[in-house]
Amino acid sequence: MKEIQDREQLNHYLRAFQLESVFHEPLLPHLSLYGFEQGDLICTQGQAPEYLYVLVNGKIKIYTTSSEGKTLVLSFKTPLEVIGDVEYVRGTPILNTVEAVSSVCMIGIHYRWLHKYGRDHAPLLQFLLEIITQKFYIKSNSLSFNLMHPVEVRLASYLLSVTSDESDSRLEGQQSAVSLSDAANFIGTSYRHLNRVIRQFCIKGLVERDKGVIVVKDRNGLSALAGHNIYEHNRGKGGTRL
Amino acid sequence: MKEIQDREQLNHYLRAFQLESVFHEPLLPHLSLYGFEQGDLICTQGQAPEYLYVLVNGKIKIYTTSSEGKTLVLSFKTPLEVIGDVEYVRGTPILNTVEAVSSVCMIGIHYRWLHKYGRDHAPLLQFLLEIITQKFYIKSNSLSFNLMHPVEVRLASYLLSVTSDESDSRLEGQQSAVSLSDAANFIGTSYRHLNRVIRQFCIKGLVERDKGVIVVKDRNGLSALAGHNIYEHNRGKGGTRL
DNA sequence: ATTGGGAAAGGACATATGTCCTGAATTGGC
DNA sequence: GCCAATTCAGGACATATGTCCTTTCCCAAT
Repeated sequence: MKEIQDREQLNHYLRAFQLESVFHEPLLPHLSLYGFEQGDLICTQGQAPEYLYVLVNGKIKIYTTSSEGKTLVLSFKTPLEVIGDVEYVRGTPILNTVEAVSSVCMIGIHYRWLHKYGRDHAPLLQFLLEIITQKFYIKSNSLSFNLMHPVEVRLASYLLSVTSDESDSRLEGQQSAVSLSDAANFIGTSYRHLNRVIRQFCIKGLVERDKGVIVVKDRNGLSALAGHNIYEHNRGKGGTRL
Repeated sequence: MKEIQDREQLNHYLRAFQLESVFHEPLLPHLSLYGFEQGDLICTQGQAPEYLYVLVNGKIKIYTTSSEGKTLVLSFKTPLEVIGDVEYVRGTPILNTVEAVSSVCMIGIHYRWLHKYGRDHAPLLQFLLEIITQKFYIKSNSLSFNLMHPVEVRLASYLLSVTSDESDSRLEGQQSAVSLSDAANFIGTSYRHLNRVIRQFCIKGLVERDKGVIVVKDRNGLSALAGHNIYEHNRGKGGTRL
């Protein structure tokens, strides 16, 4: 992580994401811009959090590691997203590890200033409420979905969600996006089993493998399998009502 | 549902749960007390929400039903808890169905007044933030836990969490608390499989069956199985930091 | 070109879990 | 007390998923 001394850039992001009212006058001087390289850990499960981060550029991966060493990828996030919000409100240790999947740019602010100047600042509180309810909503869907559907359906849904916003319909290997074992951990299954299911999909003509890369061939077929259940990872409609 | 015209009682609850600053002067006249009988639906998945409810007495069950008709019980809640908070903030349809498991008493307030008088009221926003982050925290744990552990472990954990706050260590049949099929739906498995695992537990001497009722015999044994992972359903420590 | 390392795919087997169905047990009504 | 209807426990089988290990393939360093 390195701090980016570029007030201009910071202001640009604040404007672009309409955060100017959220971080009002007294908070402004304490905002900084931070850059992370692919693979950098932005925060680590179990540690004491210090900063609230706002993801404004790049892609991050959020995961948890069990005491037995298993990893579960909880989500991939793109802007606008907030890290450390739940911990800020509850005063608890960091819940999940956050890692940069690409180069990442985040706005950071120390809890100290949030407590001091943001505690009663309604726009900030409203912003946090919106972000957190959205997280809750996504996680709630994710929980039900995972518990109620077999891996086959989850994979179909996952493939659709990952490829929908990419230009082409390929699931990249390691370079640009998400590895297969990340995918396995995200779906909550073993790498072995993931391969098994992908094989099935190949036989059915839904996808094709091309040395480590999965290419979606039949979106409609996958969609039928997924049964309209898609992992959400974008801000749904239903705009702010607050 | 029936409205309870008892200002005295309402004020008592407000005091008991320290909600007096949360619902300030302009909101007060619009608070009402509502009673529900066991089995009543407090709100229904997919409908348009109108009221924010605060659970102040009794026990409720929150569940979702998939399009295939499967039911997944997400949680059981006791006071203090809030229903309709996420929907209020996001302006979305009701996410899950909520049902009274015992006689239930809730404070209700129409969204209309929350929007009108509560929108910028920091104590209310802070209260919602605390409640929702807590929900998020619990759901996050629940997701990882369910995805990373087999039914055996989840059941052990469930039995511990359900019996810890009861006077005796029995999992009641249908009358007072939670039915076995609710338990199955909560753990996210089939009734059949639940029985299978219970049978194992009986053989190992961890629990005993007594006509429909499960009696915990060896909490330590269950605890070892659960491996310190306990379903959370109470407000953890880590008090407010806001 | 050669080779060693490591990722990637898949085989073999064990276990976990789901579905369907049957028989026992329980309850409410007469 | 007896019977029908309902609930509950469990058998039999199929499927889903996990673990371990082997094979193949690719690439980098020599």
